[in-house]
Amino acid sequence: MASEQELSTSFIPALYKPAALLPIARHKASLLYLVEKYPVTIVVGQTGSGKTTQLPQYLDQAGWCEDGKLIAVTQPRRVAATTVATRVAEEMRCQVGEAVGYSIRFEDLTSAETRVKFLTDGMLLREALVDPLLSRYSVIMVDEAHERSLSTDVLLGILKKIRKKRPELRIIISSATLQAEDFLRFFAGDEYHPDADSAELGGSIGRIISLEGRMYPVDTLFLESPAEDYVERAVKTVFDIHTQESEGDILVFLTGREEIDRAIQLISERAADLHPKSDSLVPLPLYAGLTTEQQMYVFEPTGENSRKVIVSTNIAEASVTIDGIVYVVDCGFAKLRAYNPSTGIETLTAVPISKASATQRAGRAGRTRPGKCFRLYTEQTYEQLPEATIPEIQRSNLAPIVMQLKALGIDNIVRFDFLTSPPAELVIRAFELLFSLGAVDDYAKLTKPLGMRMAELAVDPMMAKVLLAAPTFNCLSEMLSIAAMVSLQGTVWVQSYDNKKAAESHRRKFAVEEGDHLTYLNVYQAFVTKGKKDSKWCRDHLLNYRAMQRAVSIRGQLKRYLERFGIQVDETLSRQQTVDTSRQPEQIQRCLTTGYFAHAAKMQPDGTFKTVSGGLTLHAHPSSLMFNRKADWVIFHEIMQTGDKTYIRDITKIEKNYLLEYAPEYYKVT
DNA sequence: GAGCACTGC
Repeated sequence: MASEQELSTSFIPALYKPAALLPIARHKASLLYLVEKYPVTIVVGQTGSGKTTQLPQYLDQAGWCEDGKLIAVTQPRRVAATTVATRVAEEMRCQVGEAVGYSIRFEDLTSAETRVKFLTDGMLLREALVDPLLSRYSVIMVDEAHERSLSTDVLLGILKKIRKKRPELRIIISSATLQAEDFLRFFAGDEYHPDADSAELGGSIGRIISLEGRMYPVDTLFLESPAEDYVERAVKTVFDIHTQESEGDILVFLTGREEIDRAIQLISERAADLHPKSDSLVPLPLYAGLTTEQQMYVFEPTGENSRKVIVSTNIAEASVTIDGIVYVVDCGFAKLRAYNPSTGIETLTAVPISKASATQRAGRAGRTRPGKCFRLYTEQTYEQLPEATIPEIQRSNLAPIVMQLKALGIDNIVRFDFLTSPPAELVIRAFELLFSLGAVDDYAKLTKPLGMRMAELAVDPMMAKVLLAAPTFNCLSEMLSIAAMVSLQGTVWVQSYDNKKAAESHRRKFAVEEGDHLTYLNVYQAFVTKGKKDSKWCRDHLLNYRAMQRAVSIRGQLKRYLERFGIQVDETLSRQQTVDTSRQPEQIQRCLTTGYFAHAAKMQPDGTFKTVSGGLTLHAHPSSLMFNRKADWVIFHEIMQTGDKTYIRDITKIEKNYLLEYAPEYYKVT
């Protein structure tokens, strides 16, 4: 028993396990053989197989980096790219940035020495803009491809094209079991033989290889009848585990902050009724909206005679891994974003998870020793779940993707070889928006220079249009700050439980009559003049210091882009112009309208908004300054439906005639 | 009176 305790709270992290002992080691020869012989290798690797850390080293040793070529390993997330690079550098006994490096937005730790490079898949796509055949790389490994993120899917399509022009390129796709054949079929195309012996499915193009993982068995239990209230049921299950099962921490999957807060509350209340001599329960929330510091609590070992209960969103399904979890409680739902092409509105709703998700959640219980997973639904319900989650490319606003593909020289989006094609309505809607912004012409070609430049800017198309229009309105310097702040997506303010009123009064100090965009500008300017080197200043004003630093980086990057286009950003000009303070806000309001005219709404007497067509009732999001304030016409950055309400966020007042002035085609004068 | 998770020179 003592040794088991030691294992689960071991101070020697799993990453120091000798590499030779990893399950992948005995497949080294066959892996290298496959990569040598076939252009595409699909690696089905269970958790802990060592594929991400070992395979790149094998390839390096086998000479794939001779002639100055590099091995790229892509990750869907920034943190993964940095942590894996650090670990591989340790194993290869070098500093990160030497033989092993990583490259993510704002952080490039690579050098002329670098042979193995970890990067986000979005970053590799960006590299394809300047090096369309990705000719620096001899091998490209796409890790976690089964997650089917937007960039992963686009990257796979690009790689398929590149492969035809670069037969010597080696592509490795790491996937979960379920999708391995889909990937192989995609790359093998006509050569895929569905009737062949499974070993020969991929013809001369590729093969699938399976690596066993380091997982302990997980017992899965279902409910006999459906739960009425899964939050309540989750709490009950936590106490059943606590009183009846042996030691080990618990991970509960719920869908959002509200449910999590309620569950934490219930657990705390009922924990008071536990027998005084029994072990204590320590409930901890985990969701992306928490600050990094608040998230760190889930990694701290609890004291003796106590058990952690981590109540989490989907963030713990793939992005965050916590050691010591022995029990998983799965509510069977997750909140998922989807884009409705007929309304142009994003929805965020709780939907049943897929079988693949359920398996992944259960697996979180078997990382340190055999575990148990309690599913708060019946086995029959489980059987009816879809096999896999619908990939993002089939439920997203595709305007940014269309722009990106166009910038990469792929003109015919409809005929582009996607792993799974997006629905036609999504593609049509994207083109309609881009056409209305002037980014594409009647033939769906990128316009010059507007469309071309918009495609290169790393902001959404509406904001890209605004930035490129800003010089005309003499507000480029201001608009750069606004674009950077909007890119932070609502992380500007620190969320505080205790003092909502204090937070509100701090926000009001920066408030500007015209709305959220000018308020952002105010915050940004205050930060760079007063708080740039001072995290205390941010704390005092309940601003998120790291987010603000990020805004500075984003702004700098956007500015460099514009300068590369030959657009001068005169930072002194804007200060001189503040003499004429009455005029500046109007120029910004006008400029915003040139990009956001499709996101216009009119306030109704009851304080809600209606779209121009008049159909839909919109509510100002409570985080907006326009919540509880009077306005007439407004434009907004984002529209999202959650529950039964549709919210707009980042709102600025405008005049109705701006719409007619800057989008006469869109708002035909009647 | 409130939003799942990610990403980009």
